[in-house]
Amino acid sequence: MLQSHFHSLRPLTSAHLAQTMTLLSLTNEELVQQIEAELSKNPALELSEERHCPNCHRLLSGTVCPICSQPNNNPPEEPIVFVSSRDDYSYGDYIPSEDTPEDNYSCNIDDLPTFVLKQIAPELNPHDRLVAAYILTNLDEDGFLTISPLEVANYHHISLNKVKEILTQIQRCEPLGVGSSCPQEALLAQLSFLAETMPIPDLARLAIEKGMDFLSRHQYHELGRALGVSSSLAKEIAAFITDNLNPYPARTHWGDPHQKSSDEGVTYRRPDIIISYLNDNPKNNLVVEIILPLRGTLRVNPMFRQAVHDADDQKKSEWKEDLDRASLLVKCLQQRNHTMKRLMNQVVRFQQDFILHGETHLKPLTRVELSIRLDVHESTISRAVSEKTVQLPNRRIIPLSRFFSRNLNARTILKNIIEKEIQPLNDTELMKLLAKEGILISRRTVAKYRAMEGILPAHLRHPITAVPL
DNA sequence: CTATGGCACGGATT
DNA sequence: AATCCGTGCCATAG
Repeated sequence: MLQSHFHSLRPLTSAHLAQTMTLLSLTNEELVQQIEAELSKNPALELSEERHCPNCHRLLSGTVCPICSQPNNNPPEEPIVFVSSRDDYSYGDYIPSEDTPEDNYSCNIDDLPTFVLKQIAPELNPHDRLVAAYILTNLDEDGFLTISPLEVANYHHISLNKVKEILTQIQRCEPLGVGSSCPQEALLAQLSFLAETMPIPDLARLAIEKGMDFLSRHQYHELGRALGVSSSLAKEIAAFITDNLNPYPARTHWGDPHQKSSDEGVTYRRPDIIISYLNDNPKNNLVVEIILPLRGTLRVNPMFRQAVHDADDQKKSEWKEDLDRASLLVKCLQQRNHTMKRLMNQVVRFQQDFILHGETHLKPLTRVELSIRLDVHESTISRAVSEKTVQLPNRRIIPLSRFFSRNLNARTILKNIIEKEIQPLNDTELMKLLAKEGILISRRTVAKYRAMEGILPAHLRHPITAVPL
């Protein structure tokens, strides 16, 4: 089936392959940039007029709306996977800011206030929206609140509690923790949200509350002392925090992917893929939208093609190049979409429990396995997966790579065993129990998993649940 | 002496 | 080719 795609226009060239590959590995922002660049300098390329589904107002990238056209005849377990142009509708009706002169194609980028507002607007009544909007316009570039909640309350003549209530809702939006007043508050907000879907090491919260200074300065020894644990354990906690939380909610959000400077382990972006329930009803099938942030359809301008055909020889060769580049790009884009669709179809089906029920239901999956099932080269999968983010039905945004994991299930089973334990089991005993569950790992590895989960060693575990000074 | 964590090596994964 | 992960060996703490 792939073949037919290729032969429809021109033979497979190395350029073709190369470009398909690079397109696959691009995130949406990068992709849009590329396309914009090409659109502006290549007259053969055009963006067709945008079309909406008359039914649900969804922007169409194809000719029919994938949702409305087949809501019922799909088997319930089948996810609906399609390429979507835009993700506006999923935020319900929000207050559009007056000055959005949005041009035709670059549309996946909002400023921070708008971005957040879109998320919470549906849950707020009109008046609260105004308050939220006011709050959001007073964020600094890191996503922190530059004014005090009291000022907000006074300004809008509402109670302080009400403001705090709204603030809490804002903090639960992506980027998680936005609207906090300081890094510490942001981390705590993220942590409590995270705690709803996955188990959190007890010490993490404490580390943030008491050892914030040490944390930010990477002083693990001091941190350990403050928490009453060894410095290596403190390091593990710190690692957990930097892996899963981001002290500066909005930082690197819109900037280029130059992550990994110091603290900011995670970069939040708008998702490349959105998974949601059909009509937001958890009983329905899952809808997987592969976001392609173009309004309208990218295609080779038929007029231009005709013009080339009619032109004299000189111009013909001149334009021919543009034409080739345009059709190459279009075709590679189709290829990219096609691959992503197949990929996500498999992933969602395989990891459905994880998507629906959270962390503990994640099944082990390697890229290689998937590459076999999809009959593509493993590097294709790697490229497609890397650097991409997915939004789950519960609004969390996670890297696509999270769906692939070799050992996470072993770690969760380990956690379960430890939670059920009557008296502290040492690592060797844990190893044997895991072996009974079919997980054959060495004693040393058990210790590592334990550390990764922030679980104390056996002799420190059970007796003390309270916190040492 | 026992239970753990550090370090470093090799094989698997990307 | 680069990186991640599981393991074995050894030092150390209790």
